[in-house]
Amino acid sequence: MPEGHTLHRLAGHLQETFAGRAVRVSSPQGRFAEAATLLDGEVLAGAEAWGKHLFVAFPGDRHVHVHLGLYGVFAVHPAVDEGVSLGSRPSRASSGGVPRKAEEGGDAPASTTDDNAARRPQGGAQQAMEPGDTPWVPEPVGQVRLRLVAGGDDRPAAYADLRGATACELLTGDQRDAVVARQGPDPLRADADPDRAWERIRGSRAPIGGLLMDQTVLAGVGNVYRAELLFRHRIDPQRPGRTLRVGQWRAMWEDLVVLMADGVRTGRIDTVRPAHTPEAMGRPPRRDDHGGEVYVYRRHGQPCLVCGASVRTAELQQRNLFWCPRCQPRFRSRATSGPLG
DNA sequence: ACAATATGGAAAA
DNA sequence: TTTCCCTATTGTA
Repeated sequence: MPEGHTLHRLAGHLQETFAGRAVRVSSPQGRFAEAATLLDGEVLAGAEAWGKHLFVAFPGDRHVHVHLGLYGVFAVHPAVDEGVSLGSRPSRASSGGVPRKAEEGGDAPASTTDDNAARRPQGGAQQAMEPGDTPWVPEPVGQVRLRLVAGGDDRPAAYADLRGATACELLTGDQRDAVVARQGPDPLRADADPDRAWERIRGSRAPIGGLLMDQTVLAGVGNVYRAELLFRHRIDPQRPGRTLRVGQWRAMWEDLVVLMADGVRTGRIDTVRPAHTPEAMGRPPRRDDHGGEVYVYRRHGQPCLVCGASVRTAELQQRNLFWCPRCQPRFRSRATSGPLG
């Protein structure tokens, strides 16, 4: 779920769905209740992502700062309005789920239950909402930290539920800026400066596998992009940052810009080249939560898609690291290798 | 019923 | 470096 692409995708959805609209703000779970009261009824000014951080702006220099952490989900759903039946279903697994279009909803597996159907007010046709009405939304399921609801205007009614977030707090602009200031360059932002990351990498003895996940070095990369990027560039995760060449870094950055933008577009992390797709190789597609096709992430013990060697895993800084020992051979610096290499 | 797991990060020690 | 916090889902007893 949450690497940088998830947050940028989510920011886009929130922006499209709620920006410029008065929103009801609540905290069914209670942990954001005080701040929710202060924001309830205000016009949501906009939503923006910086690395893995999300900021939802409200008038008066107030910003809701959200960090999803490992398993947070902020799902956007259509609500009931103006007699338009909810042909689409609230997307379940997809974090930051898009309100699906009708035709996509029709393709949904039969097992997908429409929670709204059972709870929707009786009577087939919905009444048109009057300005100022609050749209009908389902009872919160589970621990909903923050709920946004919009409706009663000329746009489709919608709601969004935040669960499991590491951070959900109300900040001033200065506080927001402080969070932004400690982020490294974000490949998903046009104004990002990759040289800032390079200065950190080139001066560090730390393993590149760790540096890529350090949000003050590079913002938005998580465990999946880390592993996949290193594989695609055939770099040993343990290799010290200072031993990389600038050309390698530039290539990695360019790659990240493309890969992560794809992730924003599709909502999943796909990193395999055309030659290694399931179709091209005649292998079954990956079927798990993440959905995307990857080379090494969580493929330990399975054959490398490129060379057939067994993908390895190890723990690096409390996170699972995955790599192919043959495609990403151990780096040996001149200083430590023997006289004959 | 429990335990383990997960794409993260900050605070405490 | 260790501890702690979030929650839902999946696997084991």
